[in-house]
Amino acid sequence: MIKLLIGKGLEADMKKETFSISEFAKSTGVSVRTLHYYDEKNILKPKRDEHTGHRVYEQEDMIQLHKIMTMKFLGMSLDEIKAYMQANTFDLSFIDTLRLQESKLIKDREQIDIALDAIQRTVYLLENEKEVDHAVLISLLASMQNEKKQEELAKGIIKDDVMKKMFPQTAKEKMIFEQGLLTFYKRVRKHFGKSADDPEVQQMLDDFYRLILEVVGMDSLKELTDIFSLNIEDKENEERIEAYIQEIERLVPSPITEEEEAWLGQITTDYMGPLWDEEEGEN
Amino acid sequence: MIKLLIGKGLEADMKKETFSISEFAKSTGVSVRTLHYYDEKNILKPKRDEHTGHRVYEQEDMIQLHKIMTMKFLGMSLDEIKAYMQANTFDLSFIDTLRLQESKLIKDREQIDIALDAIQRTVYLLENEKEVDHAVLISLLASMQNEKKQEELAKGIIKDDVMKKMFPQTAKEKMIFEQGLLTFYKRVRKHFGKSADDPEVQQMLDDFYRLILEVVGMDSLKELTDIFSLNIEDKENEERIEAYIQEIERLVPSPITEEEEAWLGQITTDYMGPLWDEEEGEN
DNA sequence: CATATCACCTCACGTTACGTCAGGCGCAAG
DNA sequence: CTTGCGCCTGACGTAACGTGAGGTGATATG
Repeated sequence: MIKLLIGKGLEADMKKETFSISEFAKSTGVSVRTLHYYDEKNILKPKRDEHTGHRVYEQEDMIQLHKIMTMKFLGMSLDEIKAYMQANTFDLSFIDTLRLQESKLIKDREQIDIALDAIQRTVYLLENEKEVDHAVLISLLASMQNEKKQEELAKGIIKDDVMKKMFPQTAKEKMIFEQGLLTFYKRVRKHFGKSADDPEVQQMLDDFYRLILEVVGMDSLKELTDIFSLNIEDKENEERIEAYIQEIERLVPSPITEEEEAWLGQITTDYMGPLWDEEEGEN
Repeated sequence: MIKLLIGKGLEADMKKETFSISEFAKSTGVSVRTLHYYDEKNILKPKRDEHTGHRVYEQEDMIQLHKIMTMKFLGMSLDEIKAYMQANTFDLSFIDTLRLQESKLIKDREQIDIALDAIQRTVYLLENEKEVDHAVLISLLASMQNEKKQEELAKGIIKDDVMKKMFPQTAKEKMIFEQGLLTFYKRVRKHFGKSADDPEVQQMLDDFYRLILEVVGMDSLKELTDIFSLNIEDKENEERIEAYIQEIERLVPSPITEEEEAWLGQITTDYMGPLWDEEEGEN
């Protein structure tokens, strides 16, 4: 910007007109190899010294190289750049190219944002836990990786108002939930095989139940269990739910073994079942 | 998330334990070639059918693949992933890896943001101008590309309060300024060679002067000209300014030829010079 | 004058994470 | 018997250079 205010033309110090490749490289900041490469690929072909065969760069090449660097900065490939290097003005088609670049970059940025979020949440968990099982962490990360996809899938089978309560919304909620899940899985590993009478097992289930309630809320939980309870009255709906579960399983691997899952299902019905039946009875 | 609430272990439908490569590919969403590649690189080596030599994937491989996909999603290379695939728990060193990834991603995102901003401003300019000279646009883009670097360089030689006024701050200011520069350069091209007496030339300079004032402000402009006017009293300072100009020239190529620059300098002194002298005389 | 160094040249392979053929095998159906 | 399917291995292509290896003309030094 400033430069424009100066009018350095006054000095008129006609600088050295030509550069050797290393001088040119230094003054432009690109590597010698890159200049070789651009020459080889017919993107920037400087004159040659007839006798020595050395490349001789001039001011004009400087301008060309600036073009190249600029278009690279916009995210274009050298092939695209080569195509645009011919013409001397940018016209409307260049706008389209820019627009295309724009949407590409926006997509990239979204991916990066998701990954960053996942990383930050993971770092937080690791800092508190010191050591975490592979499977559990992978499961969580996979879950973060496609939170959006999961929500969209869920939209197909769950009503909007329930949806809003179903997924942890704030960053804090998410962290609490994930933290809770981690400790829960640890305890699953630890107590696996014990009976539903065991107090530690009961404590584990209580804590887990409370965690879910904390995030989801009682009424939403009711609705959820209604949806997923196998009251098979609606064939079509059941198929949709089945497909949904399949897809989620593909996206998010289970952090525990099938045996552990089975055991968990067993003790849950053993322990919680009576409670739920009681509540049902109240209606 | 939901899946955890279901306890599908109840169904206990021990699914098919093994997959052919194409089944495995379909159910995980990765390509067959990728699976071949991971095998070849010892990242995921499934069992083989003794007789046919076909790869036989199991549930365990599904878990492994999920690990791989997750770590890839975090931006790690397959080499890094291979290293982490050995251990079965993530420990503190993994936090470091994540932190490193994090800063890498943040850098990437910053680059993207800068490029996006430049693209959007360029699209705006192109939409209004329909056709723009290569050199001018490149110059503008190069300028956008390292706005931050330019500001930092300027900090070395210009006082903070002037700084704040020197660079266009808001998006709107930037757009006005860039738009004005574009038309200014067009007119430079058009009128190149004419004398300072020419009314069109004078109009051009007036408009340009007004544009600068609009963005920079009168008092700051005074200070700027003071800094850059060749009142050589301070050797050291002069060298700093010289180095600054050099660096800016390296970063931002001039959008006009040296002849045009020289002409511009000439008519500026011819036309503006007297005016400035008058003002000086007032002090 | 011989030689060491320098800057340059070309040629060519390595990198990442696969995509894309090409040629060949065993197995089932028509 | 042939056709086709699904699988196998091997090998080359991709983007944008990085990194040597080996050779040449010009200059600096002993």
